[in-house]
Amino acid sequence: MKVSKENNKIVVQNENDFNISQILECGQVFSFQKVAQNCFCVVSAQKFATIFFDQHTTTIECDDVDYFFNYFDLNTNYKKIKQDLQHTCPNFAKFFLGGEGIRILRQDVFQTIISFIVSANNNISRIKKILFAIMRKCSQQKDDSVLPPFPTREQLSKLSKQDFDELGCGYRSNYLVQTIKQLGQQDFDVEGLKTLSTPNLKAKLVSLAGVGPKVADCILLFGFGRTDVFPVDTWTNKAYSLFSSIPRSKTQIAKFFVDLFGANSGYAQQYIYNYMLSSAQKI
DNA sequence: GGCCAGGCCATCG
DNA sequence: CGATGGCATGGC
Repeated sequence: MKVSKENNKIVVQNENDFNISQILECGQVFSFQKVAQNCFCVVSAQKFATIFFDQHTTTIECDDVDYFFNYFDLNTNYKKIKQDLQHTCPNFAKFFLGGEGIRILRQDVFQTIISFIVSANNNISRIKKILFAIMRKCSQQKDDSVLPPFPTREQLSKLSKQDFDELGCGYRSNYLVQTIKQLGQQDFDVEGLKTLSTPNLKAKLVSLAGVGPKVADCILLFGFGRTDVFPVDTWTNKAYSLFSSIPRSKTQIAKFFVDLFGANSGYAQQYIYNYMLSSAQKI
């Protein structure tokens, strides 16, 4: 894979380790839109990228090249990760089917927290719908042709439980109001949290309303770039039976996978999740 | 129309 | 502790 940085764009010559459709549509991010057959728009916090692609080349147009270079995890060698995964687990190759070009996005922490609180016991198309409703509600502009930015904590702190209800959040409305308040307290400075160990950071995250062990793992992985976690949802829960016949709880399954894949757990999880979801779609 | 979704939380043993 | 039921809403 060849990557080049220019003034206002990043150009990726795809080999097998970068497929923009797979990256965006594998359920790790919800604030994006496919605006044409060969074009996506992505919103990360208050930054935007427009991505054009064909079979061989992906062009990421944006104002902040360094930000999106990191966002798309372009410093990480996915060829080596995939080799390591197959070394750990000799029959891992099947999990790459239809998702070989997936990468783990390094997303904005606040946006990731809000997004995955909304994701709980919810389906992907409705998660996207709710998040865009929240984004539009905060952005004033009624022009649907322009993507709204993701609101800041201060903007969201002005919304009430009723507002979130009207946007379709259901019983997550209370969680959102509470967590947005909690994130305003001094002891929840996101920058300071980045120095914590993964277990200590997870303990902090679980203290937020609407954040349990699974949502916390998603925030750790997609927001804080901690790859030594393995979020267990309904799909990866089912996938466990492909690895062991010993009955285990969800917590124990997460530990089983982290013991198996170590620092590559987060990557392994995303390939497995994508495989389970897409193969269920086919049947 | 019924089952399910990137689960969490309060409650109970 | 671990297990269980309730929960808003809409996609399919």
